[in-house]
Amino acid sequence: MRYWLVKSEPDVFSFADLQAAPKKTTHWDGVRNYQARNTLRDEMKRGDRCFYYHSNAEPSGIAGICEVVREGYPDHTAFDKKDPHYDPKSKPDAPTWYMVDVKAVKAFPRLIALGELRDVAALKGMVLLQKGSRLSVQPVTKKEWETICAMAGVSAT
DNA sequence: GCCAACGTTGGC
DNA sequence: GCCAACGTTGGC
Repeated sequence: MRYWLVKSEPDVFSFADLQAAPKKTTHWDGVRNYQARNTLRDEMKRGDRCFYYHSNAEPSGIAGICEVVREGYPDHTAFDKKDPHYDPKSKPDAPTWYMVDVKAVKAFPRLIALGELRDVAALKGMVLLQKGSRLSVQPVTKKEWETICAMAGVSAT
């Protein structure tokens, strides 16, 4: 099993929104970055766990844990002219953009803020904390996963 | 709201 | 293929 971090602006779709969604599940659509696309299409597998990160928030930080319940498939919002994420170069028979489905597993008892993460030596190498890092889907190591779960006071498994 | 850091686009 | 201009992300 692998670990990931996915970003969402809580004003748009928060972890609480995911918990309130039907089956606590949603399409992780709208990613329009090739590196993140490759992760979504090729690397994220059923049962992988993801931190759910709130970006552009007060404060920004990790709100909970979700799980991949459907592996990469074409992001149909790219085909819809009326969708804000419409992209004419993505065709149904040759899709450019992919998405997965994720399901809420557990909210953290409290949000672990970005500032707290920066204070932890064991997390220095975390993709999220690198200067200029803005990948919306990114890998998390097992050690980082366990460290952050311990900070939040939740089981890492 | 500002702005630094990126990624993408398009002229050449 | 280079690179300037532009748009976006996201912390602060």
